[in-house]
Amino acid sequence: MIKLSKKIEYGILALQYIAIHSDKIISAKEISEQMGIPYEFLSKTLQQLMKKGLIQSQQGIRGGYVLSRKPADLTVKDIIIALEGKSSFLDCFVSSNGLICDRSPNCSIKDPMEKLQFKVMQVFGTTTIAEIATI
Amino acid sequence: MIKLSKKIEYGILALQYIAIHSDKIISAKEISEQMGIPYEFLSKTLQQLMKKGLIQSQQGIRGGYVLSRKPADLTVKDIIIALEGKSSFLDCFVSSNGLICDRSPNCSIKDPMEKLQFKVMQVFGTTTIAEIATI
DNA sequence: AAAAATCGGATTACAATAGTCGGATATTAT
DNA sequence: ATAATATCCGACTATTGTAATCCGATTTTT
Repeated sequence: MIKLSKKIEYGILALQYIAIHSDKIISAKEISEQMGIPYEFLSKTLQQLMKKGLIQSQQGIRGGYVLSRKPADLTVKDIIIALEGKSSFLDCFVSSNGLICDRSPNCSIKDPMEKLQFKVMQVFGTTTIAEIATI
Repeated sequence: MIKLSKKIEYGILALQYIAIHSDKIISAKEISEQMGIPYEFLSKTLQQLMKKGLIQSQQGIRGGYVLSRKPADLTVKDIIIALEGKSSFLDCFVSSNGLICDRSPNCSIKDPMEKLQFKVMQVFGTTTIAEIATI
């Protein structure tokens, strides 16, 4: 299906929440409770976003997360790549050499699909958290 | 993952094949063999495309499939909708009233995500089989 | 020292995708 | 007519990926 995973959905919700409350540091627990997201799963997602540098963490009591960049510099594409790597429409665009399925390299839809994917990624790449949060 | 399902991938490959060989009627067996797609699975996919009116079938020996419309009038979006219904990025856009998840109707990302989805669907809706087949 | 938070590996549960099987029906060629 | 070849279609199974959970360790503030 053409669908965003829960992980990405939660990631967007969380970053939006952090962006809106950027005056203070936000704990995973607060986001979990306010947004209705399973705590453990959200924690993992935030840790992943932290590893990829989209947010910064503070451990201990009164700890939590803050954005590393301005919401206007944070795109949906960034979140997708941080949480799922260079995901692609078809398997053939994942590997470095572009050869995964049986049809490669003479696949008749490889090139057009690659163009299609580029266009879609362009849409994701030009939608920012700032827009989503309408700060 | 942001990925097209095998069903859609096979659907695009099959329609492209039929479009290129539009001078004759094409059997599922031929497409299966030429494109390396599991026969039974492809058959189901073609039957589904037939039910949705994208192709027409002819039973019996020397039977097979032909396109119902010109390749230039057949978009990737048409194929996606025929094979997966009104698929959407988030669950909330699937139901008629737009209310599925716990956050609805006060979901903070519903509107921006809907716009995002619209843009992406526009990309799929403007890519035709004719382009993919480069007839 | 206790409390509250992040960190992170391992495991489980579930759902969707992908593929298979068996048989029925239709059409054409011989 | 009948055999061959194709679509048609429901039910089933296998596989994979997603989503969620569990448990313990670590960090930091009070």
